[in-house]
Amino acid sequence: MNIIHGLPNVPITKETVASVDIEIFGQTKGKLHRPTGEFACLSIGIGEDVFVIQDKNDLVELFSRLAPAKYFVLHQSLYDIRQLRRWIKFDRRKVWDSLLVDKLLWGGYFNIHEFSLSDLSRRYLDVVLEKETRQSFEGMNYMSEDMIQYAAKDAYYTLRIYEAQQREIEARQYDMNTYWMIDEPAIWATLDLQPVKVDVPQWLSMAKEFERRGIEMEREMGVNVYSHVQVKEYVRKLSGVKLDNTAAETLEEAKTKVGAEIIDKITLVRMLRKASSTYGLKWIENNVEEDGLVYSDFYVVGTESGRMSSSNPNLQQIPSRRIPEYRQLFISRHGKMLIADIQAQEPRILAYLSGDKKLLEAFANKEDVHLSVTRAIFGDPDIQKSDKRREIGKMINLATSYGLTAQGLASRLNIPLEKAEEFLSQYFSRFSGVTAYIDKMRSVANRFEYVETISGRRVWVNRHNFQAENNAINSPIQGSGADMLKLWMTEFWEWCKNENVMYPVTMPIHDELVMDVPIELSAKYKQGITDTMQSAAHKLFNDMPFEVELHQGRTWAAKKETEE
DNA sequence: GGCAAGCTACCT
DNA sequence: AAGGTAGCTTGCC
Repeated sequence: MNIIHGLPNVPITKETVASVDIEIFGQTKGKLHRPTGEFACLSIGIGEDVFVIQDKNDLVELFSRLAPAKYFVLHQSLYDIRQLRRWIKFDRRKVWDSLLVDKLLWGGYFNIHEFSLSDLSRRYLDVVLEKETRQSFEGMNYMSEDMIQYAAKDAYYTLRIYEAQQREIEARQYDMNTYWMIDEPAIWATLDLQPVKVDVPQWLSMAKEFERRGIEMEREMGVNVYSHVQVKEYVRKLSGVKLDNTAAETLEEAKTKVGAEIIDKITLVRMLRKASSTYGLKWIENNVEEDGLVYSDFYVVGTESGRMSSSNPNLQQIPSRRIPEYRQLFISRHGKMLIADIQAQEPRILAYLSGDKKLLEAFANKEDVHLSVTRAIFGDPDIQKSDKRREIGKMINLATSYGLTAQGLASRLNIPLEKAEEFLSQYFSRFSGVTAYIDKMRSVANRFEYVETISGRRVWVNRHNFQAENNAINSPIQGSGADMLKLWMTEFWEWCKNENVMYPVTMPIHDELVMDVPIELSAKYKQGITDTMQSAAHKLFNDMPFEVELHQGRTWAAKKETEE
């Protein structure tokens, strides 16, 4: 490694691959999505050279010199690009994000949290990157010789990791379609996600009320409902029933023996505590910036199947079903919240991947697939949408992609095992294509140790893991859904650029895009979001029909409102 | 007191 | 029963 101070003085051609790594003084921990701190240096690795730039005024000249390069290699590029955008215009260019590439190569093989630069250095290069020097950037305002060494090393090893990944791709014959079609473009759409606004005063008063009720009830009961030790003791004392654990499901099952009143009370107080601890004052303090805006960290590849994830705060887990109140406090700042979700996305993907004739037919006829499955199971074509039995069909549709068993179904539907077995045998005889798909995925995983999503993302399946069979069935479905959402998001981002309108997406949530749009542009956005979903669906699933469901209203809860 | 594991709860 | 993130309690050093 040759460390050279200042701008690169080597020729940059369209074959050049340059690694880029930024270092920042005093970056606030846990807020990596909000670029703060002072510019420390930028290291650029080219071949064996590492150029270290300590003057941010050189950045414009630097990137103009680097412009012809083939790839910019960055590890977790979202971070560096967000920082760079504080000082220079940094538009879309070809980024080789060694973090995203590695998750593509090794999704399901390594723990999803073990893809840091030091993890990759250890795995590919047998090099241990020391952490101490990096931490020293926090309290510093000048570059010591050690720190320059450290910064240069990061860029140097990032480039070596790129080379190692190239060798891996070659040796294992990876098709990089997923990366260039899905993940890399999604970087740019993710960078431009908008903050979402919450109603802070209302939130605080609501959380306070939840807290008050929770404390009052807990005091009355004389038990800490978050302590499984105390809850077990409490239940035993009042009813004599000994519980193995105190999970909601277990409590629900024990209801007849213990008594509904006792169980309901525990469940309610737990909900109140959840509402006030996870989503109370601290949530606001930790996550809300001025004007009530929330900036979450969204990760382009957050799961082994390729789904995105969100943290600080996790906007993909804001209560919806049991505590709907919080979504009402995610409010529009431009006019209207517009929520677009893909109807029955995973069942459609299952239909496509399995080629099951009956399922495909149901979708082609625009049937309600949960109802169709219900009718098939009960052998009764007259069952209507309002019929309670539809829940069973819905459950089976969902469970199919998770690798359902009769036991699982019986416990979730609270029905006898024989009944569940009967439903499943009806289902599998009627939808024989699905049966064949399940068998095929199990044998593919067993033979190759990986399965693939529709775009070609490989998801490794460990034969020795007890979940192996279910992963084999689920990963292609869940992962193809993720492919589709990211492609949709990116196509919509491009559409907005072409139409010269603001990119209004605030939250990508697995099968749903939540937008905050000006009222006068609402119709235009609706058209754009629908068209781009159709385009993304067509690119991945040919003529398989998909449909967007649109909701709009003052708040994120518009999904549950009837407002037009 | 600090840290990791266990448990529970929230989402699609 | 698939994939996540987060907070509190418990157990151990």
